[in-house]
Formats: sequence, structure tokens, C-alpha cells
Amino acid sequence: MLRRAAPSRSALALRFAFLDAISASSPTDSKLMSNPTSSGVVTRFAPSPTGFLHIGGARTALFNWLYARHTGGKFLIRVEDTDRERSTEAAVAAIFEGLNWLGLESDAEVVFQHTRAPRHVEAVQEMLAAGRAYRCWMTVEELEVAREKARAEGRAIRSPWRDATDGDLSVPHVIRFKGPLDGETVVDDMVKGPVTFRNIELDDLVLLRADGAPTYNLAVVVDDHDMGVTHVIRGDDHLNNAARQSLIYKALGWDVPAFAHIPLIHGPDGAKLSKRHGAQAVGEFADLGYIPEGMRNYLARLGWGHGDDEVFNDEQAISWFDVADVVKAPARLDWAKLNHINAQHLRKADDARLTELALAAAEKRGESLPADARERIARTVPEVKEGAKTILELVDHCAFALKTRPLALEEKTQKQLTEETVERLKRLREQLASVASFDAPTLETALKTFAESEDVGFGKFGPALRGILTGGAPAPDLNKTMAALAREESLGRLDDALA
RNA sequence: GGUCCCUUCGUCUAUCGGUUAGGACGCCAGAUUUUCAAUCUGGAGAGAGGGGUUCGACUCCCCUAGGGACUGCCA
Repeated sequence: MLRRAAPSRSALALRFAFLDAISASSPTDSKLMSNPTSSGVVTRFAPSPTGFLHIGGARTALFNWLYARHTGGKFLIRVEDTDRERSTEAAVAAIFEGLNWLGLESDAEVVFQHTRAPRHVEAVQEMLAAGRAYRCWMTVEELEVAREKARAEGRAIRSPWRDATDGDLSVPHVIRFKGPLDGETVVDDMVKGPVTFRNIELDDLVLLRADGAPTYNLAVVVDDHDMGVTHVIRGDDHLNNAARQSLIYKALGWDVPAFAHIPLIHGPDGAKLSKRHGAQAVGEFADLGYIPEGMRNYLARLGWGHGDDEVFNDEQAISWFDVADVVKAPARLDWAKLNHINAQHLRKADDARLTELALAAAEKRGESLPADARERIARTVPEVKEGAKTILELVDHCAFALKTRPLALEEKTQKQLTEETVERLKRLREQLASVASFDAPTLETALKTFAESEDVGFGKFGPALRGILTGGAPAPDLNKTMAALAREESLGRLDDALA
């Protein structure tokens, strides 16, 4: 089901006349139309490739993705690279790397906006022919003066060429939209509610630059229409643009899509997110050890909620998400809560996967690792993952198992190794050597049995044992620590210290 | 300057005219204890201010204050 326009008779006539004129040579909107979806909903994420994928952009993408999944619709991606000067290949790559890491992939081929320039120009020709656009020869200097004057008078800027009938076509000029001077435009926003703008306040924005290149405000409208986008979910910095864009839709005789302007994400201090707040790029969050599902959960909870639900999976998020429930106010990034949410997902994650992530993180850190690091981490991860908030913490928690014999003992441990304790630990060593299976539950029993047989509490040998096994590194319960080390390494470390 | 948006514990949020204003993170205290965490229990902690409307406002309206966006031949 496509969102076809329900244009007025005159607009329709103009449109068809124009399409006949350009006929087969120009790209038409039909080839971009996505296939019908069961719900008819089509959302999109339209990043501008001038930098990395910002955390705020990631959340915008997530909301679009969630809404499309929730409604059984489609999620599309379009790269807004009409500004050829500022768009870079590296940025495109970085954005997709971030999107892929988060698991947000387009349901159709990605559209690069700059390739659609002919179609954008086509739409402008149409508006020009219909008297809904005009050529403007204002110079940069004239514009500056006019802008200052308009600002001082507290009104929108108007070009003197708006009603001109002549002009030298051989001289470079822009083409502006000819907006209505009276009446008002209402953006019925799904998040903010109806927002009314008086048309007189809306300036005539440039559609085509002097070099003939389309501008953002023109390109979004044409592409969203051609791609069959039904719901435009984006940052609320575009709310003002929505009114101008609505006018363009109407001038073209097209249906205006539903708009949902979501508030931006701010830094912990409430100011716009910037470098001094730490990470901004999703790639940085990945490097800090956050995992995609944790990130998705946290991001979904920023500016949206479903009752008291805090920790949830994708399936739940998809079934619960609705744009109507998005919060109106901007949210602040809270690292502590991100850590907590991520920790919840980390403990549910598959051990083999965590092992690989931890190994990669350790290698990336440039740590010198034993040859059997993977095996050591694999044994340790199940015992320590409940205490880790990030992959980086997980690596820290594995550190004790990655040490190689003989371990350097802390001074504290050496002091604890009195003759009595050494003898006791030697007896313990013999007990441990004979346990049937070197797993945590069995070892726990063995330790308890040993303490009882010695008629002492753990305090009499636990700290020293720990020191010997870990060299002072943080580690889980002694039974788990030994299980992670396995029999040979555990006994070996004991022998090194008790010799 | 103009237009527009926003405002519940420190933070994220619930509430959609009637609640002791709920939950989560964080924080504090206690429990546990063989380190660091984790875990468990308890606690402190909020409707920006002022007017209305109403029998009754966090909830609806207005004003003020504060924050933000836009005001580009950037997106």
C-alpha cells in the first residue's frame, strides 16, 4: 500500500504534464517505492555523513527501527549527503559500522541522497512551473543585510525577487520556495501534539543552490515521499523545519507524512552532548565494553518508558514500543544506569560470545597474554560475569586467571603464611588434589569440609589461600576461583607458594 | 531580537482530575563475607514559581522564570 498523493486537480494536471516532458530519461519515484508492508508503516533513519554516528542519532535510528518492527512495517536508511563538501566516505563507513554494531539494518537498499539530484531538480521544475517557487538573484552581501534587517524587525526574511518577473538566467541564482504569506501551518506531531506556525513567519527557503545542487529541505521531502515514508521520526531540532517541509509537500500535491519529533539527548549536566561528556560515538561505547543489547535497552529507556519495566529484551521492546509514548523532554545520559542495564544483559549473554569479546578487548588493550588465554578466559567468564558491568570489567575480573606461574605474592599474603598456615594449606592441598571433580560446587563442599575438619573458620586460611591463588588480583569466591583456574593451575600455584 | 519546543526525587521514568505521587539507577545504613564486586533488607529523596478553572489539580488554561531548537546557497 503506497502513500499516493491525493492532489488537487490542478496540481495533478501540472504533475502529469511535467512527467510527460521528462519522460523516461529521468528517474521516477516509482523505482524507489518500497514494497507494501502489512501495516503500511515505513520509517527511516537519515544521517548526514559529516562525522561518526552520534549516540543521539543512534537512538533516533533505534526508535525508527522499533516502530517499524512494532507495526510490522519497514525501516529504511538514507544517507543525506547532498552537501558534497562536507560528506566523507569515512563518515559513511563509521555510521554504518555503528548501525551494524547496534543491529539496526535497513530493510531495503540504502539510498544515497546525492544520487537523486535529478529527481530533486525535477520536483523544483514542477514547483517553478506551478508558481510555487521562484528564482532569486540576491547576492551573499545583500542577503546578509536583509537578514540583519529582518532580524532587527523580528520577522522572517523575504527576497525582493519573490514577485519579480524578469532576471538574467545566465547569471547564477538560487531557486526558492514561494511560501504562503497568510494562513497557518499545523504540524500534528505524534510526540509534541499539534504545533501551529503562522506562515508569515516561515521564510522562503532555498530549494536549489546557485550551482544547481538541491538543499536538504527539498531533498528530504522528495525522498521521503518517493521512498514511501509514512512516519518521519527524527530529532526535535527539526520541528521548525517540519512546517516548511509540510508546505513543500502540499505545493507538490503530496500527502504529508506523520511527524514525530523526539527530544535530543543531553550530557549528564543537561547541556547538549559534547566531547567533554566523554563518549559520543557509538563506536566509543563499544570500545568501553558495552554490548549492543545493553545499549539498545538503555537507549530505548531514554525518552521512552513502558510502566515499571527497566530491563527488557528486543522482543519486549518491539511489542511495547509506541511513538505516542515517547517523552517530550530531553533526557540526560546517565553512565551509572547504562552500566547497570548493560550488566544485566552481560550476565544473560552467552559465555562463548563473552569469551571472544573479552579476549578481543584484552588484546586490544595490548596486554601480554598467555598462549592459552582463550581457554583460561573461557573457564573464568562463567564464574565472574555476574559481577561485571562491561566487557572491560569482565577482562579485569579475568586478570587473576591470566597470570602465569610463579605468581608474585603480595607482602600481605607473605605475612599471612605463618608456619601454622603453611602446614594447614598443605593439608588442604592434599584434600583438593583428591576431589572427584574440580568444579565450583564440589570445591565449595571440599572447603567447608576442610574447615570443619580443622575446626577453624575460613578466616584462618581463606585470605592466605586467596593471596596465593590470585596474587592479589580481585577474584570471585575461592571455590569459583579455583574452578576457573582448574586443578593443575590451582595446585601449581599452591605448590609454588608452599614449597 | 523573532518563532517554536520543554519543565515530577540528583538521574531515567510512572501517573493520563480524586494515589500515603509508584518503580529503576545512584546515594546512605544494615545483612552476607575469603579480596573486589555481586546479592538481600531498610532509608533519605520530586510535581520550577504565581495566578486561574474545578467539589477536587502533578494532571486543564494563563503568566513568569529557567533550559533547548530554529532563524544558512549545513543537515
